[in-house]
Amino acid sequence: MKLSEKKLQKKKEEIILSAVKIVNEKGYQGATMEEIAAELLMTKGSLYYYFKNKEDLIFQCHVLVLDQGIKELEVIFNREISNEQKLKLMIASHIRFAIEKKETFNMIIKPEKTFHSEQLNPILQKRNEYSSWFDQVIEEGVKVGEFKIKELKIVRMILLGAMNWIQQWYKPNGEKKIEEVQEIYEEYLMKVVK
Amino acid sequence: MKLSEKKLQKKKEEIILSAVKIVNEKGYQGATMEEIAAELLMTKGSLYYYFKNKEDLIFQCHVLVLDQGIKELEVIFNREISNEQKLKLMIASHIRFAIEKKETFNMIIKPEKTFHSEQLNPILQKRNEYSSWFDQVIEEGVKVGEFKIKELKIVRMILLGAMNWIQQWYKPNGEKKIEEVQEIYEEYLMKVVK
Amino acid sequence: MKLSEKKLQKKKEEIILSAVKIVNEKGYQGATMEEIAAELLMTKGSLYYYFKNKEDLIFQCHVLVLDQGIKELEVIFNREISNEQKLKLMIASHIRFAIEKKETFNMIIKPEKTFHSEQLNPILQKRNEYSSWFDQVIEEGVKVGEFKIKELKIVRMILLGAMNWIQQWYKPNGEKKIEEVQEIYEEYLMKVVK
Amino acid sequence: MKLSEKKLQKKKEEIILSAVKIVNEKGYQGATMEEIAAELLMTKGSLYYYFKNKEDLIFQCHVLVLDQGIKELEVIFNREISNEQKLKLMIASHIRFAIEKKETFNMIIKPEKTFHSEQLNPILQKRNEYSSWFDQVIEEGVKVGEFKIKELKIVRMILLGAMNWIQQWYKPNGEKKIEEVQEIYEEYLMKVVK
DNA sequence: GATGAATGAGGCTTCATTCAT
DNA sequence: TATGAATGAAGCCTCATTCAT
Repeated sequence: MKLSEKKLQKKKEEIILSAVKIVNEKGYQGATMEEIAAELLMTKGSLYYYFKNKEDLIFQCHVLVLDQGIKELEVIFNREISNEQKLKLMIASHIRFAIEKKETFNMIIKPEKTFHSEQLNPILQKRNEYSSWFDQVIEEGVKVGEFKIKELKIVRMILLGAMNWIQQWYKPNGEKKIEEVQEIYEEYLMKVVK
Repeated sequence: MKLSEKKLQKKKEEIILSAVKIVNEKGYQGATMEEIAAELLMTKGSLYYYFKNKEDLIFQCHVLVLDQGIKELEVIFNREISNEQKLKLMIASHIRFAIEKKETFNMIIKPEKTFHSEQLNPILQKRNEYSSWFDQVIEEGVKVGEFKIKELKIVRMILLGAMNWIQQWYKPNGEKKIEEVQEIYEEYLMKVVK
Repeated sequence: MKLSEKKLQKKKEEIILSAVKIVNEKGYQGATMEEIAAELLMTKGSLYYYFKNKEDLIFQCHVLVLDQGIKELEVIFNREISNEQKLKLMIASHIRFAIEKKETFNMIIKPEKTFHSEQLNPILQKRNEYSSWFDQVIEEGVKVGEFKIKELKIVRMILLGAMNWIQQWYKPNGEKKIEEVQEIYEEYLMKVVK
Repeated sequence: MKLSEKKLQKKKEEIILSAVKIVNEKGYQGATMEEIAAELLMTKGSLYYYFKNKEDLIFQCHVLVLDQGIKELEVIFNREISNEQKLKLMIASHIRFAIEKKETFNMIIKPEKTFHSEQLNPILQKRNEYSSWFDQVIEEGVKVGEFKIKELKIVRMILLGAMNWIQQWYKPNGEKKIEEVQEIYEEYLMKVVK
């Protein structure tokens, strides 16, 4: 029982990863169940053994991606370092996510256009959870005088917006390595909060 | 002849504006020719008198929007004011665009997903033209010592990314007026370049 | 305008008649849009120009059939003849309907399995309207002493049930002509109400 | 061998009863192998160990139900009572069948729509067998002067038709108990044959 | 015997596109 | 110019059926 359940879960994840890839290339509407299945050498009918429908599949893509991101930020937040250090690490983490898992990351951007409320709410909640780790660090930083800003939420959105845009231009094997990008963004974005 | 051509042009623009509206509400795939036509009290068949196909129509939407943006930036660039002033004005202009013409603006973000090369190239070119006005101001500012940064291109992308993200959260009739948003962003984004 | 509307209506009726035929042969679930269209040398896509979806098409089939039947009964009811005469005529009318328009008639039998409440209610209402013409004649007949029964509703259902069953065995070009069937049923069914 | 065969038979019957239930609720096309299996806490794959395919399973449902009905009528026919008494008992039996085993009964009505000739013929034969018990009683009744009719077959069909229709309106827990319905139908239907 | 998994055919529906009028 | 009508490709989804384990 345990074994077969694990197998099931594994297969589901495989499908999700395939879906994430296609959705990123073509967008939600552009991605077809056929193509998602073909990527795994399955037939589209099989997908419905694992997921209720397309919306459900895409929903689970979001959940997977967001949960990963949230866990990572949580770890950073709980370390015993300055808020400036934490924010820098979060920025690095977010950038790495946005670049390395570009495909998955893109999905988080506009869930409203894709989901109905039953599935939209959990996603928005997770999104908030993700953002709130940034908020908490910034807030703490302001409290202890490390950061000097008034508009907490908007600053957070400036940071995230700036970083999310990286996907638009970053090319792996391009002239900048990911570590360089992280460093440059850390430098300029920290100027915003100080 | 001249007259009828003008009429044609006018009708085309009407259709483009309608298309822009629908495309933003529903996305490229979600927008249907039917709906675009209905907005103008036409039937979808008629659209094909003015545009070769859907892709062509959407392409012309891009052109219209980008040309407007470019013209505005050009005017700002040619004024006799400091580069700091210019950059602030460009930021305000871009934000207003992103909020008020949210519909049209979204389309510019990922043209690769929508167009094939014949139409993609002109769009990418105009996008570059648009960005380059920001680049020039920043470059000039650095030259005369108003700005103190090394990574010109990346800074420009940080600015644009931060601003483009506004669409994700800004709600008209929300708690912030557009002028407030412009002011706040001016304040924090100028910290990046200094 | 008037002309084109009439054409539209005519086409709709053509489609309905085709649908009625197929549905009768195969049942609601068994009837496919493809087949309904093929019967008219159309493609299934075209059907959606005239009807919102399959349920809508089938719904309109019901409406058409029921309205015809109701109109006929109404005319009979308003004639200046005895209730016995009226009931006989109604029986003859119902039988002719059940035989000649066998296909259409069958659809009325189990609408609950096919429709959701939005469309089910109008149908049930029309069905009641149809039945009520029988009820009224029987009631009047009882009042004036022509008929001698207590269970009005059940008697009506005995009559309708007996007649609806004709479809199960009647074969055109069989040994009985429709007029003979009408006569025989009149004879035996009138024994029920006396 | 004998034991395992009995087990097999028992399991088959269980499945048939489950199928009968689902088919009545959803109709032939609406009933899915999945649902039939779920009712028995099995998986649909297992059904194919007991039945060749869906048509076969449904076929056996018919056989089971018809055999029951036939046996009951046979017993009535062989009792030492008047033909009037016999017919009344058959009416009561048929009505109880139509109401209590509504599920199964419905399936008998239109076998032509469901089966192909290999399975259709046995079913039609059993149906005839069932009807013939009615015919025999009526015939005997006419011979000995209890009944006074000419059109034997049609009268039988009037009776069966009237009774089969009960399913359309009878509601368990409604205002009439099954015994009342039986009594009322006995009363009015006997008027037909006298 | 039973099942988890996969398949593929077929059904409903949407929509860009075409074309005669 | 405009439109009503039709088309066909493509997408989502269901489900009977199969089969290795």
